[in-house]
Order: sequence, then structure tokens, then C-alpha cells
Amino acid sequence: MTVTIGEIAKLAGVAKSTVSRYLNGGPIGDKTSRKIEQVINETGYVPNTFARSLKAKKTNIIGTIVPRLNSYATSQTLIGIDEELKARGYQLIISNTSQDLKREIESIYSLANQKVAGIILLATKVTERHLQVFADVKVPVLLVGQQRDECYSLIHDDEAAGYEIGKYVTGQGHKNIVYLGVTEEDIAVGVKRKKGFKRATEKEEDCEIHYVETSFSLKEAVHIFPQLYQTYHPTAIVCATDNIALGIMKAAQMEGLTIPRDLSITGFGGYDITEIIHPGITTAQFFYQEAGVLAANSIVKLVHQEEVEKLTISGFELIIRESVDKIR
Amino acid sequence: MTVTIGEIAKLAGVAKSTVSRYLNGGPIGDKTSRKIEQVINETGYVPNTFARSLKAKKTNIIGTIVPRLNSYATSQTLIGIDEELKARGYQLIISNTSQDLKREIESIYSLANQKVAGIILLATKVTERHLQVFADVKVPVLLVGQQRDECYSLIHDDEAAGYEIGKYVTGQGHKNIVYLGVTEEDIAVGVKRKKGFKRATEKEEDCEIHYVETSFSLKEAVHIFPQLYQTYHPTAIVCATDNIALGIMKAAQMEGLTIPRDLSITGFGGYDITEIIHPGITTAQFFYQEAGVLAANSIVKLVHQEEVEKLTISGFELIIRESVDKIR
DNA sequence: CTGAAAGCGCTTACAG
DNA sequence: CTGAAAGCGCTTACAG
Repeated sequence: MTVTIGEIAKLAGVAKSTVSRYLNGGPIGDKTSRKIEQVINETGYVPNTFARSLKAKKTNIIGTIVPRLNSYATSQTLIGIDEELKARGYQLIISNTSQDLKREIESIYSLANQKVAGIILLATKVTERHLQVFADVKVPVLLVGQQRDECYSLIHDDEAAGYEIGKYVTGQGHKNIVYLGVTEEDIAVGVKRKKGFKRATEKEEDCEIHYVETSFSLKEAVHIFPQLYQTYHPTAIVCATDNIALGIMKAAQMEGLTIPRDLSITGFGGYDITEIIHPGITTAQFFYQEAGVLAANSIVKLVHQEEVEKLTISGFELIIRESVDKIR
Repeated sequence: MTVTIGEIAKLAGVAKSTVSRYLNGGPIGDKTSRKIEQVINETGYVPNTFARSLKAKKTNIIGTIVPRLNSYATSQTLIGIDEELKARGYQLIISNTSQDLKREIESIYSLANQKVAGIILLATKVTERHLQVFADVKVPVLLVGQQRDECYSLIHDDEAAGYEIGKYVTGQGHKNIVYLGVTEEDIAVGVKRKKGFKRATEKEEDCEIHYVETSFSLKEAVHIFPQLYQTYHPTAIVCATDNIALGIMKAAQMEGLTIPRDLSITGFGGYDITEIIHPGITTAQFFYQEAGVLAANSIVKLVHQEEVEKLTISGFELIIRESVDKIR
């Protein structure tokens, strides 16, 4: 039998409203407070979330929408969010959309309907429809990974990372480089990383750079490698994600090339696996877990109507491993 | 302004209870039904979950407790669970315990308190305390990954997988093998895989097998490799998980060994990465996502008090790649 | 600081 | 098949 606030009130000899106040930190007399505390401890009373939410019309739940569950970046970010939310007395609900844009929109409505206090969206692409829906539900929303002026956003420093990678690779003497990027529909990955890289390398002398576009798929990277290599014969391929770098490396090794002697490769992300494989991949590591903590902090502030920077930028670190050779 | 059942009733010219019946599939007259349907469509009415749960004292939420979020097996299993639950009109709540046993227990209570309809536990170790708590909360529980006679369980066929790996490695002519296992506290990984392997290999003639124990950590595998290799000089190392195999491979390559020419390596799990790296790792692949679907099915049946096998066994497939050499 | 009362939005016997 | 009424467990003005 589960115990209710009414029974606590009876046992403590007070009114239900008083117990409610005790629970919610209202003004309570010392003796009353102690009495209620004692009864609650004895009975192991836990308030019924539904009744509370029904009446109060709000919850202490934060919804996080993710495009996919099986991604390093997603997992790490979620861990950070989860830890921080727990520490602040909030609960996390994860909604997976399997990269389905329609399901993303539905999830926002569904979370709003569940009266979540706030929503964190790990975004890949933010459309007009998204902005419209954000305005429609009156729940605070935080975008992670992409930036829009209309929203609160938390992004990784993709452009600076691109710049550092560019500086490093040219600094190692490479003069014939392929930049293997992705669609510009993805602002963070497709536009900013490339932009940073371009800025770092455009003043290089006698340096030939070819910009090629591929998908996010590791398999496609494997697939296009032979043709790509034959066409440009680069000494280095700068890949827009670690996944792409992994694909290129696999394909190169299958062709009998030795990394980095015959070909240098870099990635972006700092996924665990870039360290695990041999040779380790030089990459720009983002701090996903830390970003998750920042995101949780921001959304809680937004829920409390506290002030939050419109844009938060999470840092990165250039991790130099063995996949880039020095050329002279 | 959010619309309530009362307004729908008024607009449709019926009683609230009739609308409620319509919503829950009770007996309804044809005309009434159509009228209500129309009003609901016009208003975009969505029932309030809290009110419903408060009154009905149950939800259509399934809680899944996971030891960690950043694991391939976990992610894949969750994807399977999520898909299937969605298809069946249930919602998934994920509770991450960060491998903290105390938090695991707390999570069970917390989910039960939220009146989830059922709980799926991706278990690593099942203690007496667990069983006690399962009995305490009256919510149906399904164990995934470990088996206990006291519970409904879904496991992977670890023993058969161990057997197949054993047969395959000895079949390739290896006569000096190290089996690199983990603690026997983990029944599935520590006991069953080894048991199957042992059964497959114990009748081999002139075959020397050394059983060594390590942790689940990839780093530790890297660390112990030199000593291990020097001590036994095996031609093959059978690792109890893909992670351990990855660590051994990395360490071996750092020592200048070529896989599989100088050393053969196998894993268990079938993680994506075993295919991505070069050479690809021969491994016993479990069907995590499929297992997730099975798990979701079972828990829904349990919720409906339908009959479910006490133990479900999910299959595996031996994936032969390049990491094992043929010896003569 | 405390209590009595109303009400959040639904479901569920109970009548008809 | 349908309606009126009670009640799920809490919170929140309103008095005092």
C-alpha cells in the first residue's frame, strides 16, 4: 500500500496543506517541521509525481532529443547531461529520432505535452519548421551542436578546430592535400570546419588543396578512396570527421599503403577509437561530456528564467598522434 | 490554452465519461463516436498523461536501466528496445547508472515509484539485493545479458559462441593459445564464454592453452600484452571481448608484430569497430539490436500478464575476418 | 505559521 | 450505449 500526503498529515496531526508546504520549502514552524519529517521517515513516504505534476502543471524533467543513440558524440554528451541534471535534482528523458526529421518535430511536441521543464536538442540540421515549433511550444529549448540566432545554442569550436588542423598539416610540410568534407547543409561540420581549414591554408605557397565532398558514412569513404587517391595523389587527406578518417585509413591499408609513410590522415571529433587503432589518428578532440554538463547547466538556468548567453562555445584540443608524417 | 476532456465533451454534446470511453476503446455508439472524433481532430486535443496516470495508477512507460551509455552493446540494444516499444505504443525511459550498483538499486525503486509498467535491466552482475528489490517492487522485470532462475531473462548464447570460436581457432591449426578472460563474477562473459571455449578445445591433441584473466579495460589489455606475450609466446590470443582484442591488437602492433602473421587474435561481440580496423577482427557477433526487440516484446507481454518463456536465448554468428592465420 | 476548501484532468463504478 | 458523481494525490489561493 502506498502512503499519501493525507495519511502523513493525519499521522503528524496537521493539515495536508502543511505537509505540502513542508515538502516544497514553504514557511513551517520548527516543531511541525520535525514532526512531519519524522513521520515521513517512518513511513517512507514518496510524493506521487503525477498528482504533483497534474496540479502544478510542470515537472522537473528535461527532455533531450538525439538523432541517434549509437554515436560516440551522442553518448558522451548524454553522460554529461545526465550527471549534471541528476546533481541539480532534475530527471533526464531521452528521445531517439533515428535521424528522422519528422520524428524530431513529433518528439518536441510530445515532450512539451509531457510538460517537460526544458528541451535539449542535439541537432544536425535546424530547419524553419524547427524554429516554428520551438515558438509554438512554450518550453525553453537549447540547441547543441548547431547554432541559430533565434535560439539558445551551444556549439563546439568547429572553425577554430579546422584552423588548427590546417596549420598543423601544412606545418608538417604537406603541399598536396585533399580536404574531404560533407554537405554544407550541416553548418557545423560541413561549413565551419572547412572554413577554418581554408583560412589556415589559403596563404600557403605552392600548396595545392582539393576540396571533395562525401557523406558521413564510413563505408562511403572506403568506397571512394581508390578513385580519390588516383586522381589527386595527395600526401595528406584531411577528413571532416573521425568516421571518414577511419574509412579512408581502412581503404588505404587495404590498398597496401602504410600510414603515415605513404599517406597522412587527420580527423575531427576525438572519438575513442582514434586512439585505439594503430596508427593513432591525429584529430581535433571536442569535449562532448563537458559540453553536456554545460548544456544541462544552461537549460536549468533557462527553466529558472535566469540569464544565459545566447551562444556558448565549447572548446577543443588538437591531439597529435601518428597518422601525419613530416615532409620535406 | 490546452484543451481538456471537459471541453471536448461540451463541444461534442456528450458527457466526459463518454469521451473517456471513446479514448479508451469502450463501447460507443456510432454517431457519438464520429462526433467526438471530429471535435478531437478540430481541437487537436491530447489527453493529459498525468491525470490519466494519477487515476489509472499505471502508465505505458517501460524503464530500461543501463550500466553505461557509451557502449556499443548498450546503444544497439536500446535502439532495438526503443523501436519495438514505440511500435507497440509504449514509451521508453532510460536510466543510466554509470556502473554504480547502488544507483542501480535506486533506479529500480525510482522507476517503480514513477509507476512504469515494466523494467528492463541490462545487467552486468545480479546480486541477492537485486532479487530482493525485484520482489519488493511489484513491477515486472526482465533481465538482459545475465540469467537468474528467479527472473525472466534474455541472454546471448555466450557458451555456444565460445565453443565456435574454440573450434575455429584450433581448426586453423593453433597449438599454443592464450585465452584472455575476465572475472567469473560476470557469468555471461567470465564463465560461459570460457566454458564453451574449453569444451571445444579440451580434446585437442598437443594443444597448449593458457587461461589468463584481465579486466574489461582496453587499456589494461594493452598494458599486460608484452609480459603476456613474452611468457607464453602464443600463436593466438582468444579475447573474451572485442575491447580486449582491440587492446591486444594495438599493443601487438606497437611492438612491431604483424597481425595475423605473427599473432592471431579473436574477440567476442561483433562491435562495428572490429570491421573498421585493419586487419578486421574475427569475432562472435551477437545481435544486440535484435535482442532489444525481443526484450521489448517480452516485457510488453509480461505487462499484459501473457505467458513468456522464463529464458530467451538470442543467437550469434561467427564472423571470420583477417585476424586469424592458418598454421601448419 | 496553519487549516479548510477548491480544483488540476482524468477514469471508473453505478445507474439507467 | 450514455450520464452524473466520486475520487485519484497533490497544490494553491484564501482566511485566520
